[in-house]
Amino acid sequence: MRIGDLAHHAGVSVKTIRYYERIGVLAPATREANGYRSYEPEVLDRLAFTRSAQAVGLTLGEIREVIGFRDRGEPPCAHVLNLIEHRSKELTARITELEALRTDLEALSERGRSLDPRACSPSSICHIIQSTA
Amino acid sequence: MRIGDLAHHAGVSVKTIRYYERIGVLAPATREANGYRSYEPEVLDRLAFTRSAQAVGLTLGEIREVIGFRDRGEPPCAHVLNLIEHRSKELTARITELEALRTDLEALSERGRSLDPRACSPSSICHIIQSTA
DNA sequence: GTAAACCCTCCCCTCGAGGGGAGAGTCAAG
DNA sequence: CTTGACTCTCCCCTCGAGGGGAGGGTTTAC
Repeated sequence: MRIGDLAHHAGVSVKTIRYYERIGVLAPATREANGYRSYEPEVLDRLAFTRSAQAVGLTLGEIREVIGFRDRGEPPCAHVLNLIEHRSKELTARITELEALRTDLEALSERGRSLDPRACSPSSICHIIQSTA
Repeated sequence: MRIGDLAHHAGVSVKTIRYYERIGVLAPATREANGYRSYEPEVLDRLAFTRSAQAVGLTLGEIREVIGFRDRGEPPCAHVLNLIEHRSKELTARITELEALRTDLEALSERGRSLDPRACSPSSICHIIQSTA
């Protein structure tokens, strides 16, 4: 299979496949006599995995590591579980941050609706937003 | 006031101030005879506003616009209110996304703890992560 | 008079995941 | 024999908010 077919079947671009090879998510493809990359159908599994893993928030760097375990013959499950739990904790922290920010924004929004624009002094740029520091 | 003093008082770096000038958040500073930038203390207000506005999630591009209103003599309040409400909605959408992702991750995490790594087949890379598509 | 501390402009680098396009080779069909 | 569709490598561009450093001028304090 050539790169264009692979890309088509996997639903990604040709550029993406070359990029994945470059950063090590895909092993260097074998080449035809003319230099064209040649792929076995199994590569589709990697691309499917990569897409699923990206969908749950893993980076290509992490995906490359996971694939590395597999290539060394070790089941990557334990590592994957760590990654997932770590990402889950990060996500929780991030959500907490964003919720705090949203609370602030809603307070500002209400404040903004109650303030008179004519009372907004130039030195503060806009009195809706003020330093909490 | 020179750039170093301004940076020190505002708690930002000299690089940051030059950058703000370059992208239009600060007006081009007047220069001393030797070419050094010279600042009036009022610039500190802008920097304070900028910092507060960044803290509630406005980008420098948006901040530049807000300051533009002020510089044209119009109270920017209505515009600021729009920005805040828009950002607030985006934030809500983003939080919803992240919560959905967290739900997925938690499901995967549980799944991962219940699956036997010895049953993980090489073709799937890792059976914890599977396409939902 | 000299050394440290400022200041200037200009250009490249970061991170993540690729996209755009140049310039050149290759291959299959009509 | 030529045209169009693939493919190759290589290099720059994106976004956001600056950081690092080169190479050079200036000021200030001792």
